[in-house]
Amino acid sequence: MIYKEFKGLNLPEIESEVLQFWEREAIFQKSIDSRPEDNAYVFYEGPPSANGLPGIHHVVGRAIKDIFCRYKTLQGYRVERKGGWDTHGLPVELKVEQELGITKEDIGKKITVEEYNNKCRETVMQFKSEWDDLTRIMGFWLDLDHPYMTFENGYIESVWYIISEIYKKNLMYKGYTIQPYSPAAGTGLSTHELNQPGSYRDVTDTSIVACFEVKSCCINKVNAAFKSNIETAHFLAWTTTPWTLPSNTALTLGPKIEYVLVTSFNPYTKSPQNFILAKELLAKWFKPEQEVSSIDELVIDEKTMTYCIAGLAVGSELKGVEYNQLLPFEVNGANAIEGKSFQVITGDFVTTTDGTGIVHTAPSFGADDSKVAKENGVGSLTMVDSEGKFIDGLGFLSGRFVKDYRNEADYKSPDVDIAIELKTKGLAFNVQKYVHSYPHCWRTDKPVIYYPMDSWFIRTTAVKEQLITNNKKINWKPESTGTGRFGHWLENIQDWNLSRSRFWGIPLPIWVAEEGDEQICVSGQQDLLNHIALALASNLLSAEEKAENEKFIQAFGASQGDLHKPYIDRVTLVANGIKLKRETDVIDVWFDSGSMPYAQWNYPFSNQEKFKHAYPADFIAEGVDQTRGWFYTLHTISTILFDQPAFKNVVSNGLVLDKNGEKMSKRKGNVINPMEAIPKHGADAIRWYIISNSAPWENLKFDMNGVEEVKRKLFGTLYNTYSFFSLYANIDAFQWDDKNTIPHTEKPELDRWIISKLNTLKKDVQEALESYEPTDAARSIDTFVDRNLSNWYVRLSRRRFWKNDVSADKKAAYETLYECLTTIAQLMSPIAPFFSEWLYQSLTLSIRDKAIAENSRWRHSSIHLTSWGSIDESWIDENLEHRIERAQDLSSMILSLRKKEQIKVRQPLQKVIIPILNDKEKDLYQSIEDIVMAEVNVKDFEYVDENSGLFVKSAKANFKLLGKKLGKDMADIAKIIANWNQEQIGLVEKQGKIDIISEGRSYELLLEEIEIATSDMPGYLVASENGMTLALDISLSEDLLDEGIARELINKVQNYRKDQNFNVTDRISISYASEMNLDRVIKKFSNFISTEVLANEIKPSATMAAPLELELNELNTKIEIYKL
RNA sequence: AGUCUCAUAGCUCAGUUGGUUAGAGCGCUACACUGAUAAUGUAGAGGUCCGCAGUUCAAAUCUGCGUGGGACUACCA
Repeated sequence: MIYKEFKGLNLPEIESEVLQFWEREAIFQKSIDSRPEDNAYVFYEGPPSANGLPGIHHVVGRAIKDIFCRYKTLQGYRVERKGGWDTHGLPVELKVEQELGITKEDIGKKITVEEYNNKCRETVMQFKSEWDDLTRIMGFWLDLDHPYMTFENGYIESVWYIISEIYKKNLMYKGYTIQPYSPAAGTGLSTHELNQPGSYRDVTDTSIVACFEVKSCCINKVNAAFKSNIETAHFLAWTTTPWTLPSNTALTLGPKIEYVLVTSFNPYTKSPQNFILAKELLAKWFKPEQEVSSIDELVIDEKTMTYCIAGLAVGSELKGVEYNQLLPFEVNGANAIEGKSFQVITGDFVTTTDGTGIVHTAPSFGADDSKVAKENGVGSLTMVDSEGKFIDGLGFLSGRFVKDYRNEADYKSPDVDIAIELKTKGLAFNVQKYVHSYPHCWRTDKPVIYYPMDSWFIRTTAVKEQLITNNKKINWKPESTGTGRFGHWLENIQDWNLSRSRFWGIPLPIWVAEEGDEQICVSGQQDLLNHIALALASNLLSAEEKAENEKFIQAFGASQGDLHKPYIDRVTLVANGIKLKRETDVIDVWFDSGSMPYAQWNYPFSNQEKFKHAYPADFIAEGVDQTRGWFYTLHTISTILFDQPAFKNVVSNGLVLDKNGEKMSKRKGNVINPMEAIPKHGADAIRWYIISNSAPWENLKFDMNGVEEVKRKLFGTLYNTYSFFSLYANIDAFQWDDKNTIPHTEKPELDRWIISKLNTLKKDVQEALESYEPTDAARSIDTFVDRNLSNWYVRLSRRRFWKNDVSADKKAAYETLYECLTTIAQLMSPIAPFFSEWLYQSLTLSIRDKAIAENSRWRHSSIHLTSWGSIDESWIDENLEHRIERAQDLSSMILSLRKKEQIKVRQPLQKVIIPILNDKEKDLYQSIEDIVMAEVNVKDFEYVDENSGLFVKSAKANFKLLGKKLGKDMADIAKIIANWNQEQIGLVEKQGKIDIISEGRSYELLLEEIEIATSDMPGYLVASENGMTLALDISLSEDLLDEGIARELINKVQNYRKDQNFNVTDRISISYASEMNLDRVIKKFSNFISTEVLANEIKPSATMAAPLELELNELNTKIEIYKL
């Protein structure tokens, strides 16, 4: 047997065999080695973190990566795919904290940093083997044996090198700023971390409108501004973060905003008060219908609280007014503040869209607050510590967490107590629950606060223009992610906060003097050791410092060095005679992954040559959530270092949802585990489904039914086609012989047609993949396999394979089908690497040795080692494709008529009558009549022209052409044309033009502006579609009926052969019970029947042992069949 | 709250520069075909192309407003 025959399609089984084959033969490695080094297609693997299990969405991203890497390999590029692991950062640290049951404060106390980091190092690779398994079974080719690890010294020193380069460019600075800070995680966050999807969430907070009482010494100033005469006044300021009120040091007013002085009552204490707030927001807090014109009319009871306006002023007039501190405690008095305090300042950022138009200002907890306070010389109070709790000396607030950072069972928000306190003191005007969206830490899920911190920044704002310019060089898929989401982000770029006050990360390579400006930024491992040697030589170090430095060097001497904390912190350096200590922070983990183009090769310390061929990347692909993550850090670092993009093409894929469009979550139980789904359904079916269902950047509604459909429709059909081929090719011992093939031009038209379609398909697939549109590629293949190959070419060619002789026609059929199957295998191989390999092997394994000897196209041991080659345009015949399309349409119309009349296809019909308008149409129909006749079992095509008077024409305006010419009269004239009778249509055809008048305007219409088609043949059974019309002659002569019976008989015999499991080539003998009608049929068609069913004889018999009772149309008979 | 994006059959999706019967596959119903048979064909049912307004001779397609989903942006106190 030349071609293996199979019992059924079992994708998972095929896949595990192919996997073994790949591994045994090292096909992946060969696919790289066989391509020249100087023809690289560079791919970067975005490193996953192995401290969690992979999900189905990882399969999506990785399928996309794999497709283009495989495709480019086929095109002859060398595509190295180094795997990598992201090992540092908050996710790992928090997991370890959780496992050990400790908090950040315990690190260095209950557990040493050394032990802690060791634990992190273990934990981070916890699920590595699961990840490797997934990579393997989904068929993602990635070098898992030599991955880059971000925690290795070689990686770290490359990152140091990058930082030192940035440092040298004077793009790094240390700043004391208000930053997003996660008390739960104990670290500051960068803006791009804050911008991770899901960070902003709706929360319900206690909002307070607090009353800040004007100091009595300033009441005159207020009266002057408002031209009023009152004795006390309160500024109303709204806040959604009452916990910042003890840290209030100022109130900010808009300098140009109009404010009103309102006389009314405190709603809680009911005592009279005068309030100041923005005029525009008056109606938000006071009901306009309760306004009265004079103080005398003021009343307050359960339902009403009237008010009157005592004056108007603009913000700038109130600047400098001092007020009594709202919540004074022992530690937050004016003496604790450096600078001015408790007075009104003005700022342009104040708006009147919300609140009261007066901003409570706590400079420590807001970026705007801090800025405006600094400008006005106002000092700050930081009444909350780094764990997120109030410091001591704040009375009832002391020691309490501002938010529930510890998941305490009986946690009570201090916001509520502050509200109660203010209410009782008559300092609250309004207290209510308020729903707003608020940023949360991406890892702890706890609310972020803004907090003053010391941090190292990269001055990305300084390279904004380069970032934007370089972004325009990148091909984004989809484009809107690049221009929109990423582009807008770059337009509003902030400096990148690198510092993280954590432990498990790449240490900042910066040493600073305790006093003074001396600094060293270390640029690598050797550079560090050199600096240490210099320090040791300086004689400035204490004995202890000296010992630590020596210990550090010794560890590296013994190849046991570690650049992590805590060891690195024990190193003391010296510059210009001054001792330097390391900045204790570690680096934002996103910087790690953004450094991978360089650090994966330990550039520049090794692999300088290699790096030249490995940067920048031609292609990367990750989830859209990486836009401001990995995509951003890659881009930024690359732009700063080399002023060019780190990647040329990027595909960002969307989210994976469940089949109802809901997010997958463990809680809902709608999570699909790839490690279960792949062995069950097959990686290829899942990959194909993912790619063909919707464009990668659309959200994918993952439905297993869709996977099953793909399995049946594409893989099932292809499998059947292969089974068909192998069945007959084995019988005829067909083998492809490169040196002896039927020339293309000598093949039958049907063969040339499918070859043309095949090359068109290849062209389409190539174009789709070149433009990073894998979905179009997959869909093109789907259509070809189903509609063209299986349901047209194979169906119409079947008889050619059944013939007994070995003719040129049969050979052409084999060669054509072989060509189609092998080409399909290659075209689909990037998307379905397993099945395509199976198909290729099944078809070519038997001729491999010969092919190797002859160096022919089938010599490659794997489909993934073959060469894509160029497309032979000369094999694409658009005219032929068009004609066959018409034939398909015609067949479908005739079959539909048969259906309508309940006439089986087995029953031959005499003729199809086709009206034709011109010779061109006739030529077209004649060229396809044979195919159509065979397909629909009709004996003849008859053409009738208009002189026959048999058919009716219809006319329709060509809207595209006439629209511009006719304008408003278009609709009117279209109606006139549609109503033309046969004579009018004939007249137009004869004259080639016609004059028409509409609404008094006359137009000359040309023949080509009117579409004339045949539409009906009165008295006939007619179908009409796409301007084609045909009539079917359904009258049945005796000959036709007899042939129908003969075909019916053939069908029954064939079914019997099959039921009895006869071999396709077995010869038989048929006996039948003689009867007049049957005798006639058999006499007429015995040759035909014999050939069809491989009968040596068909004879009448009076005695039958076990006859088969048959009903052939109207005819009842008995037959007997023997295998010879 | 603002910006972007999407909305077409029960489901998943096509739908060219605006052009006159809005398509495919799945699912459902019925009937066929079958030396590929756990495949296939034909037909039927199924549409307010999210709504409203506008531009235009002509709108699923262009514009505006609105509704709904998604993503993004935002310390707006």
